[in-house]
Amino acid sequence: MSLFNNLTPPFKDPENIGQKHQVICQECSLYGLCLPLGLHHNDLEKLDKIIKRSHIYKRGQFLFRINSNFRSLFIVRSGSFKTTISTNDGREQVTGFYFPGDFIGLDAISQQFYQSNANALESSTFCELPYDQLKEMGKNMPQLQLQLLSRISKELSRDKKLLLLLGKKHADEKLATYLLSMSTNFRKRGFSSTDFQLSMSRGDIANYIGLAVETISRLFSLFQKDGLISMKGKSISLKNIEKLKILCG
Amino acid sequence: MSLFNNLTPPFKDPENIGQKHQVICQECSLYGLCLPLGLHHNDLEKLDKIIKRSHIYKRGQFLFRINSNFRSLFIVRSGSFKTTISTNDGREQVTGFYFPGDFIGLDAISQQFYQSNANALESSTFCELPYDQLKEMGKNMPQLQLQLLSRISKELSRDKKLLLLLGKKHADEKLATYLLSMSTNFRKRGFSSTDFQLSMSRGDIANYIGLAVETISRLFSLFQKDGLISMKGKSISLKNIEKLKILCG
DNA sequence: ATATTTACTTGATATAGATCATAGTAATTT
DNA sequence: AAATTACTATGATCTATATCAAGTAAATAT
Repeated sequence: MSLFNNLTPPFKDPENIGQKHQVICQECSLYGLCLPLGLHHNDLEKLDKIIKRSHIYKRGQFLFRINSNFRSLFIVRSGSFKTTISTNDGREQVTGFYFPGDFIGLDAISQQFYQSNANALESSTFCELPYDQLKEMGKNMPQLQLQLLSRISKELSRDKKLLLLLGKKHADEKLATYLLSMSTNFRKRGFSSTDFQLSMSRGDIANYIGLAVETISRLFSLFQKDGLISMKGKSISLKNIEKLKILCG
Repeated sequence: MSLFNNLTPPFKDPENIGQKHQVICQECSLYGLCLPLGLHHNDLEKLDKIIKRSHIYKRGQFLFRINSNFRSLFIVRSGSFKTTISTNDGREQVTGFYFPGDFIGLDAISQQFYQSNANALESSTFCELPYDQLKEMGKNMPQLQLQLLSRISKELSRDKKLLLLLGKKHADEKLATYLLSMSTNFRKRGFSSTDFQLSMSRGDIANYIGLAVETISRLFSLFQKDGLISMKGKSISLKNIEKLKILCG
C-alpha cells in the first residue's frame, strides 16, 4: 500500500465499503490540491452536492473502459490509478499515472467516449463529477471553468514532456526523469520527496517510459550500485538527487 | 507551399505584409473550424475585437519561445506551424504540427510561461488571442469556455495517441499512422484526403514520430515500391488507404 | 546563371535496448 | 501451510533502427 493511502481517512479494513466516504469538500484533506480551490463558500456547497464519492476500488478494478460513454470526470481521493490505450493487436501503452487530487478522463471531454482505460493500481477511492451537471454549474462559476482549464492544460504540458522523454531520451535518462517526477508528486502532497513507495509494478513503469521490464530491473540495480538510490521491493530512497537531475537530460 | 495556404485569401506576394489581413471572423473561411463556432452574433463581434490578425510569418520564424511570458493563445489562419521542446544538451522533439483552425499555446495556460517553441513551417498567418481578455470574456460566454475546453481536450486525446505511437509502434506503423492522420487533417479542411503536399521536412516528420531521417527515406521508398503511396518531393498521393489502415497497428 | 548551402536518398556498419532463458522472491489462493 | 500465480533479477543473444558515409537533388544566395 502506497503512502498516498494515508492522505484521506485511512481505510484499515478494505471490506469496509460504503462507510466513512461522505467527507465533504471543506473537510477533505485534498482541499488544497483539488478542484474546489478558490471557489466561494456557496459555490463549493453546490459543487459538493453533485460529487459522488466512491467506495474502495481494488487493484485492477476499472474506473472506465475505452470507448464507453463519457459521463463523468473523476478525481483521485486516495491510492492511485493508471490509464492505458492499445494497438489493434493488443500492445498496450500506459498513458498516465494519477494520484490524489488528479483528474482522470479529461481527454474524453471533446468526444462522446472515454479515450482510454482507467484502473486502480492499489486499493483506491475517487470522487465522481457528472460532466453535464459540472458543465451546467460552470456557466455561473467562471472560477470553476478556469480551474478545469488550468488542470487540463497542466496535463497537456506533462504529456508534451513525456513525448520528449519517449522520443529522445536514453533508458537511464528516462528512469531518472521518472523517479524525479514521482518525487515531485510526493513532495506536492506533503510527503517525503526522497523516501516513498512506488504503487506501480516494474512492468507499469517500463511500459510508461517505453522500455522493457528487464531494462528497468537492470537500471535499478545499476542506480543502486552507483549510489543514486537504494530500494527494497517497492520502497525507494533517492540518495543523490543532484546526480539524478543531471542524468535527466 | 502547402495547400493550406489557399484556405484564407491567398498571399501571392509574400512581401505583401500588413494588407488584406483584417478579415473579420464572420467572413473568415475558417469559421466552421475555429473558436467562434456556436457563438451568438453579439458575442462574436466582441470576440472579433480582441483578436489580433498577424502579417505573414516566414518559414522558421518564431511565434513564441519556451519559457517566455505567456500572454496569448494563437490560432493558425493559413500555412502551418510546429512546436518543439529540447533536452538540456539540445536534443529536440517536435511535439505538434498545427494547421488552419488549430490552437497553439494551450499547454501554457496553467503556467506563466510558454511550454514549447513554436515556429512556422512555411509562409503562414495566425490570429492572436490575448489570454487575459479571453478569460474576461469567457466569464459571460459559457459557450466560449466550453469551446476552449473542448479544443484542449482534443489535443490531449491526440497526444495520448502519440504516446502509444512513440512507445509501442514499429517504424512502418508509425509512418502509416502519420500519413493517415495528415490525410484526416486535409479532409477535415475540405481538401483531398489522398493527394496533398506535406509542409514539413522529412526531418520534422522523423523527429515527430521518433525515427531517424534515413529511416523515413527508406520507408517512403518501400511504401512506394509496395504501391501504398506515390510521391515526388513533398507531394504525396495515398494509393492504398485500406492497407495503410491495416499497417497502423 | 552559378555557387553554396540544405534537404533527401541509399548502402554499410554499429549498438542500445529488446527478447529469450532461467531462477529467485513475493503475493494470493486453496 | 502448501500451491499456484505474478513479479523481479540477471545473464546470453538478437534485431530493429540508429549512425556513419557518400552521393544526388533541390532550394537559396550571390
